[in-house]
Amino acid sequence: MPELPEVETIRRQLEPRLVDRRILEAGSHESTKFTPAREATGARVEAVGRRGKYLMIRLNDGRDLVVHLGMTGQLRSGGDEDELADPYLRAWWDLDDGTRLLFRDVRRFGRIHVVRRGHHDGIPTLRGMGPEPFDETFDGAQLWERMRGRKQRLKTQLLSQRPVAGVGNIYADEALFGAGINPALRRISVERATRLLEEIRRVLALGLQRGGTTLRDYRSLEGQGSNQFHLVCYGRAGEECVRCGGELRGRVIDARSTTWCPNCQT
DNA sequence: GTTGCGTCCTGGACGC
DNA sequence: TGCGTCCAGGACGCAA
Repeated sequence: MPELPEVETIRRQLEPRLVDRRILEAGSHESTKFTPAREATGARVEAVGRRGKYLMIRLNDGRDLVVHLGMTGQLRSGGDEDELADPYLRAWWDLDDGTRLLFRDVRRFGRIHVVRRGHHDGIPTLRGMGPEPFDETFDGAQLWERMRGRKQRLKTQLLSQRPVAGVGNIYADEALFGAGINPALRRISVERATRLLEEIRRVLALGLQRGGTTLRDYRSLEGQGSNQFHLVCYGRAGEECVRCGGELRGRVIDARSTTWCPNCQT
């Protein structure tokens, strides 16, 4: 489940392979989630960016090729004909250097768009997305401002991408644990929002440093990340809390599995 | 406008 | 061994 560190890892690996390459041909699965991939045919890639969990591939014709990896999406670099027979291949782009970019997605939760730069009306999450967590002008007071008055649980708010971009289920659990905040709460103080932003930055930076978290399907162009070996909260329900020694609890919050420590997170 | 829930989708884990 | 059921979850659409 690619979140900001995983998408950023992939972006960094894609950049040298894609920039200045022209897309000679493209193909896709028949689902409308993927058919926009074909619209990039003929364009040249100017840059490979990222916004939250979305890869933003800037084309030279004023448009962006927007790729969301969903749950199980993987981007690979290849060139062999037999790759096109992969039953889980959802889109591909042939480049002018003879290589091919492949988008594989087993569960088909990923999506591809081609939009005029800055026009995100057709991508609601991108349109309403909060600031990038590592934006130096973004601070705890602003995070609090974006969360105050909301009635949703704090974890649900984080997953919505509206308060801050790029946080998914794994890093939400880890950051809330680090900040000592109960994920089921609906209100937060300025002080705790500041602490939460610090923890979001910390866990995302560590995830990035380790090449992402490889659980089930995620892998970058160059293999698996290692952050899964360092998780202290996510997926550890029933195990011992690293901080207080108590038992971590698991429950479903708004249809998302959630792990937290009832002693440390209040 | 906001909130909460259902849907999409399929491999893997698990129980019988 | 084989079958059926449940679970995982990001984004989006829809109803209230």
